[in-house]
Amino acid sequence: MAELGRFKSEFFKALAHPLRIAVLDGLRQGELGVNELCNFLKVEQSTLSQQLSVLRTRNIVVGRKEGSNVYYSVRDPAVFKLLDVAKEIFNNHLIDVRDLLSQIESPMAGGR
Amino acid sequence: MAELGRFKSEFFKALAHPLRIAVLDGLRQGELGVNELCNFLKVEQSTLSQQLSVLRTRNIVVGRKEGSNVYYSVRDPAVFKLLDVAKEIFNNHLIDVRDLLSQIESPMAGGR
DNA sequence: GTGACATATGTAGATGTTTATATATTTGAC
DNA sequence: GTCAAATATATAAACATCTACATATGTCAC
Repeated sequence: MAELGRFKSEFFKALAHPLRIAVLDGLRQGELGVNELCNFLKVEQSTLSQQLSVLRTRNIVVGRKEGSNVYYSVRDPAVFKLLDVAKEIFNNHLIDVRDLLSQIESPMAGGR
Repeated sequence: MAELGRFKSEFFKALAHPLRIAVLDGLRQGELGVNELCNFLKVEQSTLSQQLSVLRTRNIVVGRKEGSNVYYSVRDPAVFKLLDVAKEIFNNHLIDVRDLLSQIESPMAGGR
């Protein structure tokens, strides 16, 4: 099933950018306007729009136009699961580092 | 916590390659030697080694040297969760496409 | 030591991504 | 229609990644 592998890699590529992740994290609460996102994330409008375009192209995010404003939301909430698991992995790594440090201080004292 | 965002994006970048995903999928069953991976994935040895190096550098995978062989394994099983969620999202998209198709065939018949 | 094997690294051209800046498009107010 | 605001797109330079191929390193058997 190479199709799935390519899909996954495309998908992860879409997430592989700090600003895009920040956008998705911002959209956890639901829909947000471009302006709100722009102020919240403190980035140039065109910078944000470029990254929104990436997320839109990959079908991760969808924009709803209302007047001259556009409100974005995440298409599939499973995306948040992905971010949560990434955070979990990050935390696991922190624990590794902590364990390593405590082993240096008092060897053989607190194994996992 | 911008640190976390950068970590996540680095992490997703590490996953954003079909071969690297194939490697990780291969390692679901546990440890595998480079040679086994090489035959299984049908890629050049150096190509595989390059991508293993990426996964190693980002601490996603770890190599255990035994004689002249090296056996790789995934450092944190949560990585597999990540791949599973990606698959889930892929499947959700397939359903979207199916719905779209059925709506074209018989409009207003099977809304979500 | 030599030779063969397993794995890793270096290099370079092609390709893709990021970033800032400029410009275009769309919409609403007038 | 003009003007301003909101959003999107184009462009180009800097930078990173990918790929194939060549070469290096490490280990074992002899």
